[in-house]
Amino acid sequence: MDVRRLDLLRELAERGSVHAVATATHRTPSAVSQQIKLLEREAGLPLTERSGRGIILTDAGRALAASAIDVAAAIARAEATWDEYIGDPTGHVRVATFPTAGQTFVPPAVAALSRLPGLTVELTNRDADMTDFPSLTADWDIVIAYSLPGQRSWSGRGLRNIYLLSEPLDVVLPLGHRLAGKSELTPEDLVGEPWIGVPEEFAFDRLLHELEAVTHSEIEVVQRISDNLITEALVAQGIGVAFAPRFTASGPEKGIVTRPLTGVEAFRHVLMLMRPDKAERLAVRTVADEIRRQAVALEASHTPAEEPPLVGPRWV
Amino acid sequence: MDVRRLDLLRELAERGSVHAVATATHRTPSAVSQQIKLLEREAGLPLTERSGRGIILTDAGRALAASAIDVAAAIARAEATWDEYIGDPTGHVRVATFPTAGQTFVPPAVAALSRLPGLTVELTNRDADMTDFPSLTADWDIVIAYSLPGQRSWSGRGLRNIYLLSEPLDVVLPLGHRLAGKSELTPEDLVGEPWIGVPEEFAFDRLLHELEAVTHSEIEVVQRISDNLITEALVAQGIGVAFAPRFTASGPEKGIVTRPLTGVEAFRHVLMLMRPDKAERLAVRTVADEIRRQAVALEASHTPAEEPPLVGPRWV
DNA sequence: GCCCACTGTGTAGCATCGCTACATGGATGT
DNA sequence: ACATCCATGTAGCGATGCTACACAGTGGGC
Repeated sequence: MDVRRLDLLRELAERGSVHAVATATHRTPSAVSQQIKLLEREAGLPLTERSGRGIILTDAGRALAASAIDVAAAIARAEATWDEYIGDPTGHVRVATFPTAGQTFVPPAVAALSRLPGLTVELTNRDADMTDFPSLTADWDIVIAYSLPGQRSWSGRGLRNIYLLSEPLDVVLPLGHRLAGKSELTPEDLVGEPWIGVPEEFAFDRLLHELEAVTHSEIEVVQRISDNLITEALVAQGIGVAFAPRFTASGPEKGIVTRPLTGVEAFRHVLMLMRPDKAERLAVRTVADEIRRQAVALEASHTPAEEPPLVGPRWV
Repeated sequence: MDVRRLDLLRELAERGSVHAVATATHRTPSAVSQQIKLLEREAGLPLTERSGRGIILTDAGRALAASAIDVAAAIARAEATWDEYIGDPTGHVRVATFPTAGQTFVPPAVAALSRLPGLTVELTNRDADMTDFPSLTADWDIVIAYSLPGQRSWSGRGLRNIYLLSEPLDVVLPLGHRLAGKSELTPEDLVGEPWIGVPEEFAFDRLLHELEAVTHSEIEVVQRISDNLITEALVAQGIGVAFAPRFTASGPEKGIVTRPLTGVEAFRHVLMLMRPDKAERLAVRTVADEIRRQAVALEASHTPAEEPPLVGPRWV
């Protein structure tokens, strides 16, 4: 069975249509269809079946696509070994990030990497809701994602994921707020306050539900905003309080203060998601290592000095 | 880098000449040479250099060939997964064996496997000296090899090896010999006896050297014979004593008796050697599993009943 | 129910690839 | 000096992977 046809089958499993695979691999749908037909002949079993306007994989097709992942990873690993041998981590690496990472540890990583000749990093920013991160790995070599405690950690779908850091989510208050004098808040402190929330499909929303559960009271969400700066501006105007990631929240210069919250697990994990074969590319590993180094440094700079920086990945 | 060209480079690393690779892969030397040239262009470094009438691999060539092994193994693993999925272990498996294995556990394995439609086993017999076993793996999917204690166990050269059994090497005496009344012998018992030995490059020869070291006396080797049956015939005529593998030695009907020897490590390990990628093929695994099953059964039938048969491979 | 859009597939044709046949050159053995 | 062996380059050919295009089936909108 031809390795390139196996790759096309794997893309078909991931992307769902011949048309999408053709676009992603710079071919025409006819070429993809012919190659899948050839693979079916080599395999001796149907790998796809018609379904509405499109096709879906049969059980056999999914099984074969699953085994093709290891092949692709082994080839990438061999190429990475070769690139290491010749001392050449060149290549183009595409990184998708969300705002906090995009404002904090990613820029210094990109700056450091720009000194390596031949290695280029292409960034895009996303503020996807939780279900989108894994899908981004089809087109992005590294996807910087986050998850909240109690959520599944994207370990399914055969993706490699590498823990980066944990970032607390603080409560943002306007200057002069009655709670601004406290050094940290409890859920009971917040009963009765109006909230600037997030769209319901965002993960932060469940934190508000946890507050409701802990305090046995209902929270009033007066606005639902996805942009952090708009949220901060609304809080500064006294329209409500909000959650904000600790590492990027603004300060008194913007009319707000932030306070840590006890009593609920108000933090998120930040991690990188990658397809296993892409993870093996030397260029991708080089970028991932630098991103992790900068994330460890960022987390260290926000914690007591006696706490040693993290070393090595924590697989989740 | 094209997987098929990587395979050719790996064969070149193993077989040493373009001509040999061409023969083994059913191509002309010109085709192999052209494909290696293309691979050099893809890699961006010379992979070979002229050496006399032939070529040798550069350091870069060897490094790339080494990393190609994992690719080949991953592809074979994926194909094996697929063959398992469709319930089809068919294929042609070539097995090289030496006489003891060829007379004992291999025939029942081949008999059992002959019931599987589509799976064929081709045997050859070898009585190679010790340095030849690994080279056989280029052309034979499974090589049944042996090694004596204190020797390296073929774990180099990136080959998969699977322990089968340990076979004692007994002393063969003519009927009526003065030592035939003893149930087991010590090295001291054998001082002064003439020996039917083996060619010096055979591993058994070092057992005689161990006897000399233990007894502080010199052994007289009156004949050097590689064929066990000739050796037994000579012993029966009283020309000397000899070592013989326990599981195939003849008995009193041929004019000889065998006795175990204490005081030296008179046994050999029997194992299977395979190239890692060939080891992953489902057909090869099926044959290897059956051979191992029969070897375990053989060893069990020659040991006290209370000792349970071995389960699972012991990687050496 | 009809029309349009979307998706997948089959066919013809073409550029590229992988190979063989053959010629050539260099090294080694006699 | 000549024969043999091995590797490589070139010309040519069959096979391969692809595109352009036509066609068919399905689903959505009106």
